[in-house]
Formats: sequence, structure tokens, C-alpha cells
Amino acid sequence: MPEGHTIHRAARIQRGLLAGGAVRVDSPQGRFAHGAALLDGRELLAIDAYGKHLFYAFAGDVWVHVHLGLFGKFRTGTGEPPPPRGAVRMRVSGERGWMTLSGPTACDLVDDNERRLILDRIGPDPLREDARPAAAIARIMRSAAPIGVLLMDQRVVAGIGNVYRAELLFRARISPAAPGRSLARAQILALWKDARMLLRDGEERGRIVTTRPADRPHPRGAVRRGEQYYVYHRTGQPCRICGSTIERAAMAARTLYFCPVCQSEPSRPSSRTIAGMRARSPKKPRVAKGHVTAS
DNA sequence: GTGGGATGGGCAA
DNA sequence: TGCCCCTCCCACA
Repeated sequence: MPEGHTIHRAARIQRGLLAGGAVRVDSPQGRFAHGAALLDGRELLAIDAYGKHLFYAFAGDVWVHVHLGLFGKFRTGTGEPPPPRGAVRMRVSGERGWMTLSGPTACDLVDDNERRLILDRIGPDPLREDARPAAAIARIMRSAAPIGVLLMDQRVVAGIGNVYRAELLFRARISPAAPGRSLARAQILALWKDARMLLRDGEERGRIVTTRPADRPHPRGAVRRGEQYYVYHRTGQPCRICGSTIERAAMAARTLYFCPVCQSEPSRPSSRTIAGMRARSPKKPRVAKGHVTAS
């Protein structure tokens, strides 16, 4: 499930298994054979995540840049690696454990310059302690593009994907079609803080959960399947807050999910955001208009 | 068994 | 905007 939380979690786990010693590197599938041959036996110094990008720093100023894309997947374990399952692009094993990578969009050797170019392309990452949201907030406040597009744009904010986009906007009761510049600074800052909190939670759990316990049918114990989201993948089901039917639409070439009532307006923050939203009479959803098309 | 969709993104047009 | 990449998994037969 490659959104930012997946990548940071992978970095943390693999750091524990592999960083700080010489490693064996190979490419059972063969498509990274050249890079693997160059790196095999070198020391793996560090593993760092930025948004959805991962960098493996090897001795000798060489990095491996990995981006999982939609299909990419890591497997990890302690001890000796098992026989590869499926097409394994890169396999790294060390004294303590191993990891395999399959189906990535990117798995490339890069030098320091190329690494910097990649990092310069992406916006601040809410999961990084050194992240500074000011530029992202300013950019959103200047933009006529819908906030549902801006949140997915990795140049604006790095690490948010289609699940977090939908869930963040629902939690903030903001219409995905609201232009960035229609939002108040405080609203955008609140989105950033909520993103950081949800991403951290996802990084720790290894799973995205955005519903508050009180909004789940079973508030206690483990979060059950089907209760972890407010709107994502819930087309046709009742909104957990107001009971309206969740809708889907296409935005930024991806499927967007939203509640047409709770998220009916761009809306400045007000008491209705916190309290009276259930009392409001259902309005016509003001989405669409060129950017969102009902489906 | 099989086909479609999926948490992304780069690229051509 | 739409296509491609390229892998896994689930719903459906």
C-alpha cells in the first residue's frame, strides 16, 4: 500500500535489518543485474525516505533510488532470504536479515546530483521532522486548482496518495473541488497537521486508519475490516457522520470518494465544521464544474 | 481459472 | 488526456 507511510515504515524496518554493514545485493529477475553487481559486497550506510521515494546510501557515494509506484512491494525478514517469490528486482541481504523488492516503478543507481534533482522536485513531507510546510501552504493559497488535486501533487506535498487525500478532506469537511486559494491559512495548516498525524499512525500500524473510534460501529479492540475509512472505497454506503450516500468521481486521473453533504462547500472553518453538520438540510453537492465529473 | 482494478507517475500527443 | 509500466489480489465464473 504505497503511500508515504509505507515508504517510511519500510525504511525503518530495513534500516534495522540491513544498514551499517556490508551486504549482498543481487537481482533474481535480472532487471537490476548491473546495479546489483556494482553494489554487491559494499557497505549499506543508510536508508532514507522522502515522500514516496526511498534512497539506499552505499559506500562510495552511490545510491539506489526506489519508487514503488502502484505495484511495487517489499518483503523482509530475519536470517537467510527464502527463495524469491515472483519477479524480484532487487534483493539485499546482510548479517541480520534480508529484503526483496518486486514490481517497482523505479529501482535505479543514482549519484548525488541525480538524488538532489529528485529531492528538489518534491514538496515537504509531513513525516519528516525537518519538513517545513510554509512553502506548501503558500503554494496552495495561491492556486486556483482544486484542493483535491493539490494534495495529490507531490511537488506541493510529498507522501499523500489517493487514500489520504480522500480521508483528509473528509475529516476537514472540505469539498475536494474547493480551489486552493479559497481556503484559509488555518484550514491548510490543519490539513497539514492532520496529514502528519495520520501518516505517523499509518507508519506505526502498517495500515491506514482514519476513523475515530467513536465513528466506528465497533469502537473497541482492533479496527475491523471495512471500518477504517470514512469515504475511501465506500461508494453507495452511508456517511458515518450524516448518513448521506458516499459518492465517487474522477479527479487528478484517480478515483475520488467524498460525502456530498459533509463536504458540500469549500467553507471557511466555523462552528458547523465541528458541531452542527448533521442538522443542516441536505444541499445540492457543489462539486463538478470541470474538475470533478460524477461517475 | 480469469479479468479487472489498485494506495503512482512519467511520457507522448 | 490517455497510455504504459508491471505485479498482486479479489470478485466472479
